[in-house]
Amino acid sequence: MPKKPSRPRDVRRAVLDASLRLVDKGGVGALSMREVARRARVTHGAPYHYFPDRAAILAALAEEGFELLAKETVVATQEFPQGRIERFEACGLAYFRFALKHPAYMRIMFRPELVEPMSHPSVDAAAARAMTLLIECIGECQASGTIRKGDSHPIVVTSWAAMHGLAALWLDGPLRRVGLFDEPPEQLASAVARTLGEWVGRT
Amino acid sequence: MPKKPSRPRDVRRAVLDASLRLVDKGGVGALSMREVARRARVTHGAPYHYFPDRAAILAALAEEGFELLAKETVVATQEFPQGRIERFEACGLAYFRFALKHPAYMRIMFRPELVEPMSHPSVDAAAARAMTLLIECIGECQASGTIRKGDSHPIVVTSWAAMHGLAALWLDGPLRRVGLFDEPPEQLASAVARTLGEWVGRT
DNA sequence: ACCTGAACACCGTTCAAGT
DNA sequence: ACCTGAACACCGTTCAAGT
Repeated sequence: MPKKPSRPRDVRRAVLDASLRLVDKGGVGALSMREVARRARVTHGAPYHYFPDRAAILAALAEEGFELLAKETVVATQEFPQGRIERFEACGLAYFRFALKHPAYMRIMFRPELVEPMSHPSVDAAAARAMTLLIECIGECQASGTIRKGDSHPIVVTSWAAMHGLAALWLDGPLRRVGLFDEPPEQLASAVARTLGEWVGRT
Repeated sequence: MPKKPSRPRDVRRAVLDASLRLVDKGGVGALSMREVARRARVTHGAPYHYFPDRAAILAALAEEGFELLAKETVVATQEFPQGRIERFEACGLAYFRFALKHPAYMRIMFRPELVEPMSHPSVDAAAARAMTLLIECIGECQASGTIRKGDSHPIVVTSWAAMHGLAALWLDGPLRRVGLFDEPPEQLASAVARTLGEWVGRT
């Protein structure tokens, strides 16, 4: 715990970081304006100079989250050539790994009761950008014949849903409590990613 | 808005119903002890006679939710004979339809920050019971040769994840905002269920 | 421009007291 | 046994006032 953020008091950043730490620890419910202010070493009124309300903090973090997801997906897929099924699998794996590595972001990104009121458009744009990577990946696989040609719509939705669902079930706990699960999450995820790859690839 | 619940004042039930309506309207965050008491026409202390705290209300509703899910899944699948892939697809569809019909339950069931503290074991049991139906369904399909035999683990997890993810993405909004979606949710869901059925069945 | 501190209307939870 | 009403420590948000 450092002293007052030194001179160019980056209060805005301090507020965001404190928020992230709070969500990490106790879920979205644990993010309180006043606690955040305390951790950022300002009075409880100060954050309102940077964010109109609590939801705006969540929205800003959601946007950051989608950008980070896009970045990590790019890094994870770039070692596999376009059109290979391994690239598709890496795309799904990156999604799950993101959720494991940044549960706080993940919890915020998909919580529109907090993000949506007036549907902050920049959040939607960031989300669409992240999703584009999966769509392109599937398109390339179709072009190269790795995936059956035709309407990619159901393939995109189904595989997105599968990796998102896995992440959600993991973060929210039921997967851990129902007894389907002995292996570590990494292994579970790569099993699902490979299963999807098998299913979606033709042969 | 009725007057005070007449004589055998079923306060417990009134509290649960009011809670459900609040969650339906404004998400889990909108469920406040005091507002619930107001709607149940008792003072704010009364609910504590039936529930030790706010989380206990959520836990009770989560349990109800899983039981309802199991019931609706049984109804939805019973018209298809065991071992047919249509039964598997109906199982997935039932999951999504449940989410559409009872978003409030769905939002509560998978929110362990609220349900988990001390992991109410009856909630876990109800969840496991609901999940068993999918597992049995896949087992029957394997027995009848509709699905490739061998470890059912990845199939169970992947298909559960896909339907859960679809429901989550729908409820939480990103599916509606990203432009992948023109059709009504019913159609989207049956497309995903059929895609899964195709993938998972061998032919 | 940026921050403070008081103020307002809420909240969850506890508990003595009533019936 | 079931409920009330006051009490406590919190919360989000607003706003006049300071620098």
